[in-house]
Amino acid sequence: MGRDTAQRRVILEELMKLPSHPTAAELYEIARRRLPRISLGTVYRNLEHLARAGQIRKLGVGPTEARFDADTSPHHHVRCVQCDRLGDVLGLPEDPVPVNPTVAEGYDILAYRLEFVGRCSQCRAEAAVKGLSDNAEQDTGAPGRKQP
Amino acid sequence: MGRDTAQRRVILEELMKLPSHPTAAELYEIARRRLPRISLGTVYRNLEHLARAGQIRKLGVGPTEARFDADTSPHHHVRCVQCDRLGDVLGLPEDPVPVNPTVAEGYDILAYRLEFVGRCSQCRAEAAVKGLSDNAEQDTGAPGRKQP
DNA sequence: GTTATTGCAAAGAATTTGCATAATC
DNA sequence: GATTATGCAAATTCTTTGCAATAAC
Repeated sequence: MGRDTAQRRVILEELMKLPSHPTAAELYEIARRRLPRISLGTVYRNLEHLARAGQIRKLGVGPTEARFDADTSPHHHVRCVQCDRLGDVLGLPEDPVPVNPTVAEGYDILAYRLEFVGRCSQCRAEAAVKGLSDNAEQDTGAPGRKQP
Repeated sequence: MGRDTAQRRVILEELMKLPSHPTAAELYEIARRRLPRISLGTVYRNLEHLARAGQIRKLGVGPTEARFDADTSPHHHVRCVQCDRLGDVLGLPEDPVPVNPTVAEGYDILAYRLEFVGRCSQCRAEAAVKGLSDNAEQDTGAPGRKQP
């Protein structure tokens, strides 16, 4: 499951030392102190690799493109893992997260961002045809829940 | 609160017609059919303006930079509205969203992405000094909840 | 020896911005 | 007439990729 290179080891070690949640660029600067010739591309590739291997988590990764909605009433959205289509989620309590998340490292919690991840009916149909009924595993950026 | 231009009107009208949740580029293509000389920059500026004015919602907007975390245990994160620092949220039930969000336009819900928005202690301190105790209003990309 | 991984530089994708012109208030 | 908004193009920002060289198994 991947080779043991100095670069990969250093990136993982340094990330494990950090209480913050660094960006790739920050990690690059840090790794550089130990491996002056390391490249940013390598950092990106290794972070991706480590995340896929489940050794680290990649956070804050909503797809890069913004979407817009003329319906400003409070509702949440589902994003299709396959085609990226966005749908509305209805039938949820308006404020579904039972917070006052008490312990938040000194942060005042003001709000939250919640987006569901799912599969749209069209992609489900296509997947069924190809017999790939449930192969898609995905980085959701959060623990989340899998359906039985 | 902004001028009444053909571009802004067309963008809003077209967005209101659409059941999907288009990207800026998609909206640009559509608006173009009515205003062939409209530019993509104008579409971006107007979408931003409309979102600030509360007439539309901007979705799927996590900050663009990915963050990495060596702690793979299930926990959520808070992002500071001011400095973008990321912290851990503890003391939450492991699976805080009471789903089976029943009605989801035919989507199978697989998981969700949840991130809190807050203010870190350092920014709170700075804000207090400047007397700006609570001016920051922000696009959270989701309804969320405000603290009393 | 094969094959994964690297460094480097260039390409991509989405969004933002500077500036002179044009439209709105 | 003052100011906001526009079109256009160039600039930014984060991330990915092609490729020949290198290192790991």
